[in-house]
Amino acid sequence: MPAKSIPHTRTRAAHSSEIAEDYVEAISDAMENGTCRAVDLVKHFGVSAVTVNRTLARLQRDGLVQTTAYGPIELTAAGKKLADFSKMRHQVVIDFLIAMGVSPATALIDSEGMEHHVSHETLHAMRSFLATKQQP
Amino acid sequence: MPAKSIPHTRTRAAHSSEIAEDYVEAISDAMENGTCRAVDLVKHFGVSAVTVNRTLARLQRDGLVQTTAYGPIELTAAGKKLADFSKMRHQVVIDFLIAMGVSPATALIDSEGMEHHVSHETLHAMRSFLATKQQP
DNA sequence: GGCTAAGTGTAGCATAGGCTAAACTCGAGT
DNA sequence: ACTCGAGTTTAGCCTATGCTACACTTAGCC
Repeated sequence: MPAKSIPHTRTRAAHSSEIAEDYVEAISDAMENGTCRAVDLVKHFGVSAVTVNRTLARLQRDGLVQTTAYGPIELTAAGKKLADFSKMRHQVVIDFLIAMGVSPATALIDSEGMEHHVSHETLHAMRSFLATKQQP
Repeated sequence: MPAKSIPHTRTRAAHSSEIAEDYVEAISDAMENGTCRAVDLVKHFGVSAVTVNRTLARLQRDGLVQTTAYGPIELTAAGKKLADFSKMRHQVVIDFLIAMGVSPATALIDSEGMEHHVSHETLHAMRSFLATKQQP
């Protein structure tokens, strides 16, 4: 593969999957207390039901969720896997920011935007930092 | 002001200004060696000239840049201010990631996506970390 | 069993951000 | 001075993500 060194190329590519990651994360969370319905996502993201509906159609097209008309929202195996990874990464970023001295409220907000851009390498660095902080 | 606690609201709002920040940053960089032309941005971002042209029209509408037909691209005072802040914040994020042990190449890529979501509070925490690292 | 409200889906519109094709402008070289 | 190519702009198309207005199910309550 060519060594694409044009800035922002990877960042732009990541954008298209940000919403997917946010959604499967939210769906996974909602499923922990029963089933996930569209209205849960409407409340969670603060967008209209139409937007949620259409986004779910895209996620279904992309093989991440499985929905039936007027039925609950399920994650596919791929969706579950993505949700688990996203939730783990999100939690690491939150914990890391808090360990850095950032207030929990700010850590929550910043982590939502940052998490999608944290590579495996940076994630590893954050974990190492947390490990040394917790066991000095 | 109401305590908007709906997740992702701030993250979504930040999205609309990400490209603006990236552009003024790139324009500011390009201006350091002469004038900035559209072709510079085409090369920098790896997008088509049409996309650059239309994005510049939006930035002009929003009062960040000043362009004339077939002429060079200038930053307004507001654009310069935003560029200076964005460049500073971007550099802090890069330096911070490298100080964390992340490779420079990865730090560059991750910082491009992360920088837009780094609040003042988190920026301050990163600077404090850098200060203690450099002067133990 | 039928009504009503909450939830879900559809139609149609807007903006941002991507593209190709084609037209236009500017400047450099003859 | 003219041409020609690089750079810029316009026209027109696409997808993603937002919206309101309206139609349709579903479920719960008489």
